[in-house]
Amino acid sequence: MDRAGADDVADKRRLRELLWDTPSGPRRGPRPTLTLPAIARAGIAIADADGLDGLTMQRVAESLDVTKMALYRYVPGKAELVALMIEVAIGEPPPPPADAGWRGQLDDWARQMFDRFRRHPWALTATVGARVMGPNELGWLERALAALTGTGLHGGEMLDVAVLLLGHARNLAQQVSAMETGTPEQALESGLAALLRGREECFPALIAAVESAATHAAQDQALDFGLSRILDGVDLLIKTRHP
Amino acid sequence: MDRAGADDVADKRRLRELLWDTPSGPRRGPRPTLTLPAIARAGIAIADADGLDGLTMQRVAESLDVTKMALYRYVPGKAELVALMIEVAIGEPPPPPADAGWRGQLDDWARQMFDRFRRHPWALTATVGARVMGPNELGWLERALAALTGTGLHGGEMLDVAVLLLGHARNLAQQVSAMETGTPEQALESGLAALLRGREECFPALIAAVESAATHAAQDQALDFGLSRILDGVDLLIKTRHP
DNA sequence: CAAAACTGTGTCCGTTGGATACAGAGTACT
DNA sequence: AGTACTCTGTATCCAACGGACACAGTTTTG
Repeated sequence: MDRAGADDVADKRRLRELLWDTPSGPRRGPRPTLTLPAIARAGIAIADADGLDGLTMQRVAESLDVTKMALYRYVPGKAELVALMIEVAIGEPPPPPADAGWRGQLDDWARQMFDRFRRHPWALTATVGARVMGPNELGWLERALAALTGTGLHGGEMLDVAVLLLGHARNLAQQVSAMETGTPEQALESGLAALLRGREECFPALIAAVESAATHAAQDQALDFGLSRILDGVDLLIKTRHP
Repeated sequence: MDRAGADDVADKRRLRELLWDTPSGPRRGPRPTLTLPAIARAGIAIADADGLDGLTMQRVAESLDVTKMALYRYVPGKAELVALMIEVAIGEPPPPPADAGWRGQLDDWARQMFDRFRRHPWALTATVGARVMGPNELGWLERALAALTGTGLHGGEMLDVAVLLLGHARNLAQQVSAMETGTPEQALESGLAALLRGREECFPALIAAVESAATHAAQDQALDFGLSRILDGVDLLIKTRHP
């Protein structure tokens, strides 16, 4: 009930300023010891190592040799710090590969996005729900849409394709990250096979699929598989639009 | 560092027992006042209303007229409570629609999954990362794989298709949930257009796409669009496999 | 040179998840 | 039946976390 108050819009405005506004001109007091990117990088290092649960204002402050409360001079709160970390971690969108059609560009785009999420698994949980997007995040979106201009799709369809690809990259990164926690040997073992043992009659199709997949090296190709299916579907739509 | 200790495997084992083992036989002491499903339902009600941040052991206990510590007699901790809530909220997989091919079955499956995530938005953030899956969750997966048996795809491909569809349903639910927080009028306004105002030269393709999408009623069709593209791609693969 | 503004710090508080010890209730064994 | 055992719910306590607030030091502007 208090989460939808008037404070919410004020928080949004402050966050928008934090992400979009360039640091303003000459100040009056002493020079700041820290910078926003440095704080974000410190937070990213901690979250990369110990996840979002390990991210504490205290630890960020310690890694920067300041007190916890010093951070609040730069960042309104922890939520805004995480938003800033996302923006820095995702980084600027990479240049499109030369001499590539829309399909090659989108393929590269999705794989690059997958890589970012793989490098920063905490970003998977941090990017759910409504939030204010930063310049880098919008830059990535812009690149995907730019790749689709001239294909005959209208704006809504282009946005839908971008969302579809982003979702696939996100989800695959999540699945791969989930698999590698714990001992690698127990990854899929404790994930599925151990659960299915003794209940073979309840999940016949699942058992068959897992056994069949175990013979092939299927786990590493899930990203390629989904990407091919999605882009095949988009290609079909484009070809239908341009007979 | 302490998160990958030997306690982790013990936690996993306890959670597996919590989700999979049926309540055992006759007890010795007094009758328990609560049941696991009742606790899960209470937690779900709170999380549905106020999100995962609003979910507190205190509040769950209050809504059940017990003390906070009484809950720890049933659930090892908050993480396990959330896992139980996921399992109860997702529910048993619905029966497949009669007289439907693999495509119709998967289409229905994805939409049903989308509905579940829409009803319980907190499940979006709760289902990221490595976790122990429950019987219901595996039952859903089984249904998707069962729909694909006989299509000529091998096990790994069937799993990949299921993951692809699950990811799309998840992501669309997330996007729709993110849009509807705050006032509906400001939904996409504060989400994108407000940010783009004044920076038209940086995001030309984005601006064009958003303007073009505003004329059509594109937002509601993102689920259908992605689903059609994915299933088209899968159909193409199946047809290629069976010439 | 004084005033103003900004930075970093120390201290304090509310809330949260969780551990532990204890009192009562119901069942099993003799 | 009666006793001992075991399980339940409770009360109390603690550490960690996010954040508010007032204060002291530093640098720029008049």
